[in-house]
Amino acid sequence: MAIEVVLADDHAIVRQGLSAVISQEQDIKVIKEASNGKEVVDIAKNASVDIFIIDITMPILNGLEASSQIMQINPRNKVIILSMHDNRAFIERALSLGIKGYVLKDSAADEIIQAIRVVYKNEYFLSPRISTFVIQDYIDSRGQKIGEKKIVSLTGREREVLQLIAEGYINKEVATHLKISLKTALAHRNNIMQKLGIHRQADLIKYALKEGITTI
Amino acid sequence: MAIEVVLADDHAIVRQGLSAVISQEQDIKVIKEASNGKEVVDIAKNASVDIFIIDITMPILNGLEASSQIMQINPRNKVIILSMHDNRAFIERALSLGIKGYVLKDSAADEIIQAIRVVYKNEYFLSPRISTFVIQDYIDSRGQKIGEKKIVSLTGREREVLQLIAEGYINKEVATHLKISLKTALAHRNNIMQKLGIHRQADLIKYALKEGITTI
DNA sequence: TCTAAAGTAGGTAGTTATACCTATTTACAG
DNA sequence: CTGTAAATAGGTATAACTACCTACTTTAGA
Repeated sequence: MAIEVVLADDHAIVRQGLSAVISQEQDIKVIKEASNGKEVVDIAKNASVDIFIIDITMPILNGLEASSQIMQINPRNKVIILSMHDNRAFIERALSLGIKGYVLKDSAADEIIQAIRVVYKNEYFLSPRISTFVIQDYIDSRGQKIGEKKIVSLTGREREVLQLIAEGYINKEVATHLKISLKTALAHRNNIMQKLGIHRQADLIKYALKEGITTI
Repeated sequence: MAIEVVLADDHAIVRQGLSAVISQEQDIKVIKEASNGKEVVDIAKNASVDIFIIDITMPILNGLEASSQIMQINPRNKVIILSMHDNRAFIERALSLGIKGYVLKDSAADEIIQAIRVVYKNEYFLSPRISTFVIQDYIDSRGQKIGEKKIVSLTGREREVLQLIAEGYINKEVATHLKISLKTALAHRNNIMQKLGIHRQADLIKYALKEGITTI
């Protein structure tokens, strides 16, 4: 019986293209498609699916949050993340959620096919560029290096603040929105910047977009 | 003989997916692919191509600039723009370049097939959402409305400045980069913001990203 | 239960951005 | 040839951001 996959991507053309590529394989079948995070979570609740292929950047509920909920529904659910970017922080988050597949959009289409087959067997598949630095981090953490690996993890509140900033709110508005003082909003902002090694608003916004914390 | 098309998109998976969709049609053939604007311009210089399908958001040379150069090489070249956003300003620019096809990525895959066939016959194909407001604008411009239609068109220099801002340069650096005074850089920035009705850096950056003026 | 992390909030300085002005030179279209 | 748009550049004032401080309270984990 074929491996039954669900595709989630907000762009219909991308989704159908991917579907066309996958359909060329006899052992894989696209049984459902979703155009946002909420839809794919609903599918996870109501259908039996072998593998979820989820794009990071989606409206309403981004790919990461959707994956998180899907893993909560059943930790044995298998998810492959499709992403435009090879950002360390995001990969860590995905892996810590128990996601086993992470494929970059700029890799060849047959990588996604490979990923489906590998993840189906409950093994990891990461695009080469990703696995390279996951392995590198592993090596570094084993070694005697005391060097401060800037492994970034924002707190929940920090992510909330960052999202508002990236959506165009100024600090004053962030504070109002979260019902905290301006000084607190600034403190969060400064902590975020320090953690990320970012010094400019522009980079902050781009980071948030890259991470799928917010969408354009 | 089949319609020979070239695909330009920086994401290989998207490109191959699209290629798979197109390949299902007997009368259309993907003869070449490009992963950035420069590559597709090079193809335009050296090969005979019926239709160029170009994604807006691409590194090195964005889809719009690439299209502009392709139209300069031969004004009879046929280009279809693939875009994530239905932004008025960008569509105007595309149309004024002589581009006859504009397809949104969130539309169905067969729209691109339709677009190829229609544009091949030297007619216009715009995704419905696009054509709606192109027509609306036409109607408005015919009517007696004196209302200030905020039809936005940035000048070349303004686009340069905006790109640098969106890439994370502060005004001082923009000035250095373009070898102009800080005051001039500021003047351009203010003009851009006024034209776009934007008052915050965050929105400026998001605008640039949306328009494909720069990439994340 | 104790402690570390997270969340809260304030102070102070210096830098950068925003929003108005005005004005000159260059290039191009009517 | 002549006006208009574009590109250049300066002035001034206010708002927002960045980068340091310190310090208290709450929360969750060892």
